[in-house]
Amino acid sequence: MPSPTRPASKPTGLECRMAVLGADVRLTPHRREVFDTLAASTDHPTALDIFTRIKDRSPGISLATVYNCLDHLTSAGLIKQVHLERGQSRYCANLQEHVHFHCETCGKVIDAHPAADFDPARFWILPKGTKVTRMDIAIHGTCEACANK
Amino acid sequence: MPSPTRPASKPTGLECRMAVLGADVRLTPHRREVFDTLAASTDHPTALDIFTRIKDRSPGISLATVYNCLDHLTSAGLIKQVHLERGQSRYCANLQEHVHFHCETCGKVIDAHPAADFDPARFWILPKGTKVTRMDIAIHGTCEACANK
DNA sequence: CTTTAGAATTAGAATGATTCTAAATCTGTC
DNA sequence: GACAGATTTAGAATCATTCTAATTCTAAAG
Repeated sequence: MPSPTRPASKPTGLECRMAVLGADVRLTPHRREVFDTLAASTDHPTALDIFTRIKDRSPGISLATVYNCLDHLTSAGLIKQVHLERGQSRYCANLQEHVHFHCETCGKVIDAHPAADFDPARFWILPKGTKVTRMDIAIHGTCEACANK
Repeated sequence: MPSPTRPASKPTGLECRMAVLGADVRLTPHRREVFDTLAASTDHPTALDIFTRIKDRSPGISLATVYNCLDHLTSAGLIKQVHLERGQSRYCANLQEHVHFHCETCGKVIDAHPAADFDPARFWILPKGTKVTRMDIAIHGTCEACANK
C-alpha cells in the first residue's frame, strides 16, 4: 500500500462542497490537488508548505500556481485564509464555525469550536450600516505541551 | 498656532501607561514619538505610515528604528499589533478590550467595543491545559459609506 | 474532429514588507 | 568623565507574495 503511484484519491468532497456552497471555479487538477492537500492537513499550512507537500506527487507544479489556486479557492469560499502573525498566510479547509488557537511558543495552530449557545452577532457593537461578511478570531497563548515543557 | 516648532506634546500617557502595566522599556525620544504618533492616530497605521508621519518632526529617524520601536512597545504590551490581511501589519494604541472591523472595500479599520455582558472565556472550547494570553478578533465586511456607494 | 478564445500554468523577475548587519551614537552607572 | 550595553542608522539581505510574458490546456463552436 505505500506504493508510489498517485493515490486513488477518493473524491474528497470538493465537488460536493462546491455544490453545497454554489461555488463556481473551474476544477483543474492542480486546484483539486491543492484542495485535497489542504483538506488532508490539520496544521494550517502556508502556501510554501502546501507546495512542498504537493511536489512529491506533481513534480511540475510551481509555487505561483499554488498561490494562484489558493487565491481562487479562497475567493470561491471553499477554503479560508488565516492571518495569525507577521509573515506568511496560512490556510484552512475547515469551514465549520471555529476559532484558531495559536501557541506562541511552538507555533502550532489548533481549531477550537464555539460553545453551542455562542451568537457572535450579539456581542460587538458595530457602527450602524455595517455589513458583516466574516469574522476571524485568533486566540494566542501557550498550548498544554509547551506549558509543561 | 500652526507653527512648525515641535508640538509641545502634552504628556501622552506613555509613562502613565507604563506605570499602570508595570511595563519596562527604556523610554527614548524615538520610542516616545512612535508611541505618541500611534496614540494620536485612529486609523491603525502601518509601520510605514508611522514612519511618514514622524519624519516631518524628526527628519533623522529611520524606518528600521520605527520597526524596532514598534516591536519593543508591542512586547512591553504598550501597543498592539494587528493582522487583518496579507501584507503589512498594523498597529493600535487602544488597549481597551475591542475588536477590529475591517471594511474590505475601502480598507478602513474601526474599533468596536464588546457588549457589557461579553465574556470571551466562556465561548470557545479550548484543549485542556491551554493558557490564553490574548485574543484577536477581526470582523470583515463593508462599512456604511461603502455599502451606500 | 479541428479551431479558437479564454483560462490556467510556468519560470523567473519584480515588488513590498520586514529583518539583519555593522558601524556610529547615546545613556546610565560607577 | 569613561565604559558597557542599549539604541539608532543606512543600506543590504531576506522572505513572502505578486507580476510578466510565454506556453499549455480546455471547453465550446463549427
